[in-house]
Amino acid sequence: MLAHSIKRSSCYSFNSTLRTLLKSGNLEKARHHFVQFRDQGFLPDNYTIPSLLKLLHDLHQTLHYRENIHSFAIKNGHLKDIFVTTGFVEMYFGFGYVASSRQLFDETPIKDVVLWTAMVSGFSHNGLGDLSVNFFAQMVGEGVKPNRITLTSVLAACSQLMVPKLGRSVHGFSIRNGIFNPDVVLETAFVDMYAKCGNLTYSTKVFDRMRDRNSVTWNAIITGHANNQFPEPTFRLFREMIYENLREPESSVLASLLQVCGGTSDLRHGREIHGYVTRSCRNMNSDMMVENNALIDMYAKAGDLNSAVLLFENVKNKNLVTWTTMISGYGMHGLGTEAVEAFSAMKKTGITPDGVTFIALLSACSHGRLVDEGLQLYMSMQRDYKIEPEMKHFACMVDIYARSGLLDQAFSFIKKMPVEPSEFIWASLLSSCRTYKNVVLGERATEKALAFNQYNTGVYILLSQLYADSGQWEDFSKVRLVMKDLGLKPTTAQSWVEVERKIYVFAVRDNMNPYSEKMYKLLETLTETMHKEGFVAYRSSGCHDITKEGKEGNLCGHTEKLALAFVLIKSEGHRGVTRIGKNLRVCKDCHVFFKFISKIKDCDIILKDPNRYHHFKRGNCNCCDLW
DNA sequence: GTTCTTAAAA
Repeated sequence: MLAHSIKRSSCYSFNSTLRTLLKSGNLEKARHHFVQFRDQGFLPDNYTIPSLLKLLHDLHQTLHYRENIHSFAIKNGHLKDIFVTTGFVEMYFGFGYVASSRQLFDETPIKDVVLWTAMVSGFSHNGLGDLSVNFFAQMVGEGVKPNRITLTSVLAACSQLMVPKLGRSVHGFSIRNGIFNPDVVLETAFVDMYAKCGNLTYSTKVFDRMRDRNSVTWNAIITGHANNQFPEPTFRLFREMIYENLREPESSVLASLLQVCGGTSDLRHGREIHGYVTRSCRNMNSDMMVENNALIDMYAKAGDLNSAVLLFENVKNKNLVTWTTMISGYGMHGLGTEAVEAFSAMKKTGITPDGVTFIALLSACSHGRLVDEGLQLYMSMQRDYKIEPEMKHFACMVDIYARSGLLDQAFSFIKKMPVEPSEFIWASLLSSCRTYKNVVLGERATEKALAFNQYNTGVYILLSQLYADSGQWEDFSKVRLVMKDLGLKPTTAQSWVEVERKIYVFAVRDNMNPYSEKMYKLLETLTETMHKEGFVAYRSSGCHDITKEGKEGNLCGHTEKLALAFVLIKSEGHRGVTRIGKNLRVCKDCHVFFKFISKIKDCDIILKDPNRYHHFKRGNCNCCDLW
């Protein structure tokens, strides 16, 4: 009797110490504490088990080890305690064993809010937003009143499913039931949900009304604006954040911002953030891993590969993401060899590549036309690293063959794939068919791609360009007619360039610019000189002939030429690198023109299109005229 | 005496 009560009280104090250690994140001490407890012959009770599961989770212990505890709990009747059950439900969700969690839930006769909430949150964490929402509805139907944590969890599912209506009704529910007492986490979840569903108005409304905001809140509103393509408010919010909080933004906030800079090629803001990162005292207490990786990615995506490489070389602790980012950076700038070399260097440091690394590598090989290397790497990935290829790897392989003109090999690779090829794969094959004017295969690829999505504008455009390039004008017109019938319009071409800290955007037949007249005149003179010097324009090129059809049918608009002319006028005599961006693929005619300008003006031009970067230098482009 | 919560770089 006495011994029993001593054991109980020791168990009690052990449990509370373990909880304290876990809360403060003192993992090693917690582990040591548990080992001592076990070695003294104590057995975990129903209060111990939830904490123990949390400890094992934080220590990344294997599932097997935790299953032993499950058997122990069953044997000792601990599963009668709903706290214990909830712990195991969570554990199985964490390993993706949704069915096990569900079974445990079903076997529990009396369910409380917390167990229900664990289900709602577990489903959404496993990408099963619909089940999460269903369980939420079922719970309310059974008269269990959700708490603020339940609501937060179901909101994650709403964002996942992109159902703002449901999110809104949850919002209403929370207000009606008074669950909205200032709670940063719940409010943040609303900000995030509305932003993810594309409703920035509501998102901002909730955000503005909040009394307390933490870094997650700021990150949610900033990423929300960033992902919805609103760069200006994104940066305004960033400045506000620094001002209001009077403290350092977290790495993730900076990473989101840099992602925006990379996506919009906004080098100016990107450099500003780089400056901020360098000046701030964050370097003292963090390894800057996330910041550095995001910066390297930003520089590469914004077209300044030199700065990306410079930073990369200066980073001392490179992790897998650092290397993969650099490899992908080389790839998008057409430097396949450099990408492969970086990969070898990475292996030498003892870092093991993962599936993402190989996507970056293979895509670098396709843009650098390294067919053999690509194939070698693809085989090595499976043989040496036991990485199962996924759709993205297959797509890269098809592209490696197709981009190099080995269309038949690309096609037979597709036929041998163990899974059904995606829409994207067929569209990319079609794109290469256009480059190499292979009408037969191009038509086949079109058919396959359209079977996925009849309204894929890009596919129709590519097919029409293929016909135009092959001189099949009747077929060209047919495609255009089909597009018209389906109500599909080609994307309007747009180019942009930054001059003297301002970004100028050029649309088709842009006459709004005060320099318009000068620009068109300059283009005329330069084109004349170009022809005299023997630079051949692609007269048969699709976009050139289409231009004759008038404004609506204009696919290219040569907006990149307008941007270039603008730069030439504004920065006469200046010999820097010019960076121009375009929302559509560069047309062949403009490509020749850019090569010519880089030669006669002896300047470097970097042109970004949705596929890759073109580096024009001394009359050449590093894409070797295939892209 | 305890269990369930938001954002996040390739």
